[in-house]
Amino acid sequence: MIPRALASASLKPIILSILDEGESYGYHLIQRIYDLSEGEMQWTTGTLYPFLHGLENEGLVTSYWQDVENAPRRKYYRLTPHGQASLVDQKKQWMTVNRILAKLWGPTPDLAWT
Amino acid sequence: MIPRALASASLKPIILSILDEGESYGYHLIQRIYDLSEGEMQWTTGTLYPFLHGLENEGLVTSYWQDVENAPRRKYYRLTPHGQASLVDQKKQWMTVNRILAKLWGPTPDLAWT
DNA sequence: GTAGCCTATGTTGACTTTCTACATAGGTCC
DNA sequence: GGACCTATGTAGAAAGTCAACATAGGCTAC
Repeated sequence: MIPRALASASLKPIILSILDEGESYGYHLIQRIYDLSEGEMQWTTGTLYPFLHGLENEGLVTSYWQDVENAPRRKYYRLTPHGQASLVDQKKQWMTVNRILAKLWGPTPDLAWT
Repeated sequence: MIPRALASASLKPIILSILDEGESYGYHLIQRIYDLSEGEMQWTTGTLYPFLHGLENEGLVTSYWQDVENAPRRKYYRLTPHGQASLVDQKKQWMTVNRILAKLWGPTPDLAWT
Protein backbone atom coordinates (compact mmCIF):
# COMPACT_ATOMS: atom_id res chain seq x y z
CA MET A 1 0.00 0.00 0.00
CA ILE A 2 1.24 3.49 -0.89
CA PRO A 3 1.92 5.52 2.29
CA ARG A 4 -0.44 8.34 3.15
CA ALA A 5 1.89 11.25 2.34
CA LEU A 6 2.69 9.96 -1.15
CA ALA A 7 -0.92 9.07 -1.87
CA SER A 8 -1.98 12.56 -0.77
CA ALA A 9 0.62 14.23 -2.94
CA SER A 10 -0.51 12.33 -6.02
CA LEU A 11 -4.25 12.65 -5.41
CA LYS A 12 -4.65 16.06 -7.00
CA PRO A 13 -2.75 15.31 -10.22
CA ILE A 14 -4.44 11.91 -10.51
CA ILE A 15 -7.95 13.31 -10.15
CA LEU A 16 -7.29 16.23 -12.47
CA SER A 17 -5.81 13.81 -15.03
CA ILE A 18 -8.80 11.47 -14.87
CA LEU A 19 -11.19 14.40 -15.25
CA ASP A 20 -9.10 15.64 -18.17
CA GLU A 21 -10.06 12.42 -19.96
CA GLY A 22 -13.74 13.14 -19.34
CA GLU A 23 -16.14 13.99 -16.53
CA SER A 24 -16.60 11.58 -13.64
CA TYR A 25 -18.09 11.36 -10.14
CA GLY A 26 -16.76 10.65 -6.67
CA TYR A 27 -17.63 7.02 -6.23
CA HIS A 28 -16.28 6.17 -9.66
CA LEU A 29 -13.06 8.09 -9.02
CA ILE A 30 -12.43 5.98 -5.91
CA GLN A 31 -12.73 2.78 -7.94
CA ARG A 32 -10.73 4.16 -10.86
CA ILE A 33 -7.83 5.09 -8.60
CA TYR A 34 -8.00 1.69 -6.92
CA ASP A 35 -7.84 0.01 -10.33
CA LEU A 36 -5.12 2.28 -11.73
CA SER A 37 -2.96 1.57 -8.70
CA GLU A 38 -3.77 -2.15 -8.74
CA GLY A 39 -5.08 -1.85 -5.20
CA GLU A 40 -2.09 0.08 -3.86
CA MET A 41 -4.06 3.28 -3.40
CA GLN A 42 -7.40 3.11 -1.66
CA TRP A 43 -9.31 6.29 -0.81
CA THR A 44 -12.36 6.45 1.38
CA THR A 45 -15.41 8.63 0.87
CA GLY A 46 -14.57 10.53 4.05
CA THR A 47 -11.41 11.82 2.38
CA LEU A 48 -12.39 12.02 -1.27
CA TYR A 49 -15.69 13.89 -1.05
CA PRO A 50 -14.31 16.77 1.04
CA PHE A 51 -11.31 16.86 -1.29
CA LEU A 52 -13.57 17.22 -4.34
CA HIS A 53 -15.46 20.02 -2.58
CA GLY A 54 -12.10 21.68 -2.08
CA LEU A 55 -11.25 21.42 -5.78
CA GLU A 56 -14.60 23.01 -6.55
CA ASN A 57 -13.99 25.85 -4.09
CA GLU A 58 -10.62 26.42 -5.75
CA GLY A 59 -12.39 26.70 -9.09
CA LEU A 60 -10.53 23.76 -10.65
CA VAL A 61 -13.71 21.74 -11.27
CA THR A 62 -17.44 22.34 -11.61
CA SER A 63 -20.16 19.86 -10.69
CA TYR A 64 -23.75 19.03 -11.54
CA TRP A 65 -26.24 16.44 -10.35
CA GLN A 66 -27.26 13.74 -12.78
CA ASP A 67 -30.21 11.41 -12.28
CA VAL A 68 -29.45 7.82 -13.21
CA GLU A 69 -31.97 5.05 -13.92
CA ASN A 70 -32.09 2.31 -11.31
CA ALA A 71 -29.32 3.85 -9.23
CA PRO A 72 -28.74 6.75 -6.83
CA ARG A 73 -28.09 10.10 -8.50
CA ARG A 74 -24.49 11.10 -9.14
CA LYS A 75 -22.61 14.35 -8.80
CA TYR A 76 -20.47 14.70 -11.90
CA TYR A 77 -17.31 16.76 -11.94
CA ARG A 78 -15.60 18.31 -14.94
CA LEU A 79 -12.38 20.30 -15.32
CA THR A 80 -12.51 24.06 -15.70
CA PRO A 81 -9.91 25.93 -17.80
CA HIS A 82 -8.34 26.85 -14.47
CA GLY A 83 -8.26 23.15 -13.62
CA GLN A 84 -6.54 22.32 -16.92
CA ALA A 85 -3.92 24.96 -16.24
CA SER A 86 -3.44 23.51 -12.75
CA LEU A 87 -2.93 20.04 -14.23
CA VAL A 88 -0.09 21.40 -16.37
CA ASP A 89 1.45 22.84 -13.19
CA GLN A 90 1.04 19.55 -11.34
CA LYS A 91 2.90 17.71 -14.09
CA LYS A 92 5.76 20.21 -13.98
CA GLN A 93 6.01 19.95 -10.21
CA TRP A 94 5.98 16.18 -10.32
CA MET A 95 8.76 16.17 -12.90
CA THR A 96 10.79 18.59 -10.79
CA VAL A 97 10.66 16.16 -7.88
CA ASN A 98 11.48 13.23 -10.15
CA ARG A 99 14.54 15.15 -11.34
CA ILE A 100 15.64 15.60 -7.72
CA LEU A 101 15.21 11.89 -7.03
CA ALA A 102 16.97 11.05 -10.28
CA LYS A 103 20.00 13.02 -9.08
CA LEU A 104 20.08 10.84 -5.97
CA TRP A 105 19.05 7.57 -7.56
CA GLY A 106 20.67 7.95 -11.00
CA PRO A 107 21.16 6.87 -13.76
CA THR A 108 18.66 9.46 -14.89
CA PRO A 109 15.59 7.96 -16.50
CA ASP A 110 13.78 9.73 -19.29
CA LEU A 111 11.25 11.86 -17.46
CA ALA A 112 10.21 14.00 -20.39
CA TRP A 113 6.52 13.06 -20.39
CA THR A 114 6.03 15.60 -23.13
CA MET B 1 7.83 26.20 -5.52
CA ILE B 2 6.85 22.58 -4.93
CA PRO B 3 3.51 22.37 -3.10
CA ARG B 4 3.47 21.21 0.49
CA ALA B 5 1.95 17.76 -0.06
CA LEU B 6 4.45 16.81 -2.77
CA ALA B 7 7.40 18.18 -0.82
CA SER B 8 6.26 16.24 2.25
CA ALA B 9 5.89 13.01 0.32
CA SER B 10 9.38 13.29 -1.13
CA LEU B 11 11.08 14.39 2.09
CA LYS B 12 11.58 10.92 3.53
CA PRO B 13 13.07 9.33 0.40
CA ILE B 14 15.23 12.41 -0.22
CA ILE B 15 16.67 12.45 3.30
CA LEU B 16 17.23 8.71 3.39
CA SER B 17 18.94 8.92 -0.01
CA ILE B 18 21.24 11.73 1.08
CA LEU B 19 22.14 9.85 4.25
CA ASP B 20 22.76 6.75 2.17
CA GLU B 21 25.59 8.68 0.49
CA GLY B 22 27.09 9.47 3.88
CA GLU B 23 26.16 10.92 7.24
CA SER B 24 24.92 14.49 7.51
CA TYR B 25 23.23 16.90 9.93
CA GLY B 26 19.99 18.87 9.94
CA TYR B 27 21.18 22.27 8.89
CA HIS B 28 23.20 20.81 6.05
CA LEU B 29 20.27 18.69 4.86
CA ILE B 30 18.13 21.82 4.54
CA GLN B 31 20.72 23.44 2.29
CA ARG B 32 21.38 20.26 0.33
CA ILE B 33 17.67 19.86 -0.46
CA TYR B 34 17.46 23.52 -1.42
CA ASP B 35 20.39 23.08 -3.80
CA LEU B 36 19.22 19.74 -5.23
CA SER B 37 15.82 21.28 -5.99
CA GLU B 38 17.36 24.50 -7.34
CA GLY B 39 15.38 26.47 -4.78
CA GLU B 40 12.06 24.75 -5.48
CA MET B 41 12.02 22.97 -2.12
CA GLN B 42 12.73 24.95 0.98
CA TRP B 43 12.38 23.34 4.41
CA THR B 44 12.49 25.22 7.68
CA THR B 45 14.09 24.05 10.88
CA GLY B 46 10.67 23.91 12.55
CA THR B 47 9.67 21.14 10.16
CA LEU B 48 12.94 19.33 9.52
CA TYR B 49 14.20 18.87 13.07
CA PRO B 50 11.03 17.25 14.40
CA PHE B 51 10.96 15.12 11.23
CA LEU B 52 14.51 13.89 11.89
CA HIS B 53 13.54 13.09 15.48
CA GLY B 54 10.71 11.05 14.00
CA LEU B 55 13.08 9.11 11.75
CA GLU B 56 15.21 8.39 14.79
CA ASN B 57 12.19 7.19 16.80
CA GLU B 58 11.29 4.91 13.89
CA GLY B 59 14.79 3.47 14.04
CA LEU B 60 15.68 4.50 10.48
CA VAL B 61 18.58 6.71 11.58
CA THR B 62 20.88 7.12 14.56
CA SER B 63 22.47 10.35 15.68
CA TYR B 64 25.45 11.59 17.63
CA TRP B 65 26.75 15.00 18.64
CA GLN B 66 29.95 16.22 17.06
CA ASP B 67 31.94 19.21 18.26
CA VAL B 68 33.19 21.43 15.47
CA GLU B 69 35.96 24.03 15.66
CA ASN B 70 34.80 27.62 15.39
CA ALA B 71 31.17 26.62 14.89
CA PRO B 72 28.20 25.35 16.92
CA ARG B 73 28.19 21.59 17.49
CA ARG B 74 26.29 19.43 15.01
CA LYS B 75 24.02 16.44 15.44
CA TYR B 76 25.02 13.97 12.77
CA TYR B 77 22.60 11.39 11.42
CA ARG B 78 23.42 8.11 9.74
CA LEU B 79 21.25 5.39 8.21
CA THR B 80 20.58 2.19 10.12
CA PRO B 81 20.10 -1.13 8.29
CA HIS B 82 16.39 -0.59 8.92
CA GLY B 83 16.74 2.81 7.26
CA GLN B 84 18.43 1.30 4.23
CA ALA B 85 15.62 -1.23 3.89
CA SER B 86 13.11 1.62 4.18
CA LEU B 87 14.88 3.49 1.39
CA VAL B 88 14.40 0.50 -0.90
CA ASP B 89 10.69 0.56 0.00
CA GLN B 90 10.48 4.28 -0.68
CA LYS B 91 11.93 3.79 -4.14
CA LYS B 92 9.44 1.05 -4.93
CA GLN B 93 6.52 3.15 -3.72
CA TRP B 94 7.69 6.14 -5.71
CA MET B 95 7.94 4.04 -8.86
CA THR B 96 4.48 2.63 -8.24
CA VAL B 97 3.04 6.13 -8.21
CA ASN B 98 5.08 7.08 -11.28
CA ARG B 99 3.60 4.09 -13.07
CA ILE B 100 0.09 5.29 -12.19
CA LEU B 101 0.86 8.76 -13.49
CA ALA B 102 2.49 7.28 -16.58
CA LYS B 103 -0.78 5.50 -17.35
CA LEU B 104 -2.55 8.85 -17.29
CA TRP B 105 0.19 10.95 -18.84
CA GLY B 106 1.74 8.44 -21.23
CA PRO B 107 3.81 7.75 -23.27
CA THR B 108 5.45 5.75 -20.51
CA PRO B 109 8.95 6.93 -19.68
CA ASP B 110 11.62 4.54 -18.52
CA LEU B 111 11.18 4.46 -14.77
CA ALA B 112 13.35 1.47 -14.06
CA TRP B 113 15.81 3.22 -11.74
CA THR B 114 17.40 -0.10 -11.09
C1' DG C 1 -40.79 -8.80 3.36
C1' DT C 2 -36.49 -8.67 5.11
C1' DA C 3 -31.66 -9.35 5.34
C1' DG C 4 -27.50 -8.52 3.02
C1' DC C 5 -24.93 -6.20 -0.28
C1' DC C 6 -23.80 -2.68 -3.89
C1' DT C 7 -24.15 2.01 -5.49
C1' DA C 8 -23.85 6.91 -4.20
C1' DT C 9 -23.01 11.24 -1.37
C1' DG C 10 -22.20 13.34 2.81
C1' DT C 11 -20.68 14.85 7.93
C1' DT C 12 -18.45 14.53 12.56
C1' DG C 13 -14.99 14.06 15.96
C1' DA C 14 -10.59 12.30 16.99
C1' DC C 15 -6.11 12.08 15.52
C1' DT C 16 -1.84 13.33 13.18
C1' DT C 17 0.97 16.44 10.63
C1' DT C 18 2.78 20.91 9.37
C1' DC C 19 3.97 25.76 9.81
C1' DT C 20 5.00 30.21 11.91
C1' DA C 21 7.17 32.19 15.34
C1' DC C 22 10.13 32.18 18.96
C1' DA C 23 14.30 30.71 21.84
C1' DT C 24 19.10 29.60 22.46
C1' DA C 25 23.94 29.84 21.35
C1' DG C 26 28.69 30.15 19.07
C1' DG C 27 31.15 32.54 15.32
C1' DT C 28 32.60 36.23 11.87
C1' DC C 29 32.69 40.71 9.69
C1' DC C 30 32.97 45.61 9.92
C1' DG D 1 28.01 46.61 19.23
C1' DG D 2 25.11 45.34 15.32
C1' DA D 3 24.16 42.41 11.53
C1' DC D 4 24.36 38.05 9.79
C1' DC D 5 25.57 33.03 9.39
C1' DT D 6 25.72 28.48 11.50
C1' DA D 7 23.22 25.15 14.35
C1' DT D 8 19.42 22.86 17.08
C1' DG D 9 15.21 23.05 19.20
C1' DT D 10 10.01 23.84 21.01
C1' DA D 11 5.05 25.70 21.36
C1' DG D 12 0.75 26.71 19.72
C1' DA D 13 -2.14 27.27 15.85
C1' DA D 14 -3.73 25.59 11.55
C1' DA D 15 -4.63 22.10 8.28
C1' DG D 16 -5.33 17.50 6.65
C1' DT D 17 -6.89 12.57 7.23
C1' DC D 18 -9.66 8.71 8.66
C1' DA D 19 -12.98 5.62 10.84
C1' DA D 20 -17.44 5.65 11.79
C1' DC D 21 -21.88 7.01 11.13
C1' DA D 22 -25.99 8.72 8.38
C1' DT D 23 -28.99 8.70 4.40
C1' DA D 24 -31.02 6.62 0.42
C1' DG D 25 -32.18 3.82 -4.00
C1' DG D 26 -31.76 -0.77 -6.03
C1' DC D 27 -30.99 -5.93 -6.47
C1' DT D 28 -30.85 -10.80 -5.05
C1' DA D 29 -31.94 -14.72 -2.28
C1' DC D 30 -34.86 -16.88 0.83
